Amino acid sequence: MSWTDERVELLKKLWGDGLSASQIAGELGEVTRNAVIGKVHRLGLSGRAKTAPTAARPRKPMREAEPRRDERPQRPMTHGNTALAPSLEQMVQEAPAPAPQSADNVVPMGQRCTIMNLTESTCRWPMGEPGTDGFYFCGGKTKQGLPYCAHHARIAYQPVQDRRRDRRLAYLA
DNA sequence: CCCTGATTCGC
DNA sequence: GCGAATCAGG
Repeated sequence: MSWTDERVELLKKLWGDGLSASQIAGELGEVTRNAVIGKVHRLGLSGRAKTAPTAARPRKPMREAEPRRDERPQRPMTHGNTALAPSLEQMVQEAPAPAPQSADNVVPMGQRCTIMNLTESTCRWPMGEPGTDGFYFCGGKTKQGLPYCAHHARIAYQPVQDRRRDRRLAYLA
């Protein structure tokens, strides 16, 4: 497959919409994100409004001097939190994971999902007792292809992690 | 480790 | 022109 006019148009559109290169590659199919990035550059439309709608990059300060507002927060914030809940994720790493669906029913109301609200990008981790009133799905933003958010994905895939996550994009579809 | 875009360079 | 490999970064 090559860069037909149609594919280039779609690329421009999606790139303009702020989708990441990998997302666009997934949309187009049969190309890698590298191909997309390479094409984007050759087309000369690299720069764009920062912050993709979905994945990482909550912000990119790009400022030279520190505002030095007040004291730094206690959390070191080691790496860029690409998911949704930075401090939460850190807590997960530092503390032993609690029971999957019992203990931590601490999902923001606005994030919770029912079977109706679930989408491709909402965490399907069940919360509470299925069939009962308090049952709902996590609803967080999923970690790329996975059905769960970063938090629940860690829990879900903890015991058996030997299996390589199939990282290939769409070019084998 | 997950991800992001940027760049290089052989094809 | 193309894109894998690599680089730099959150």
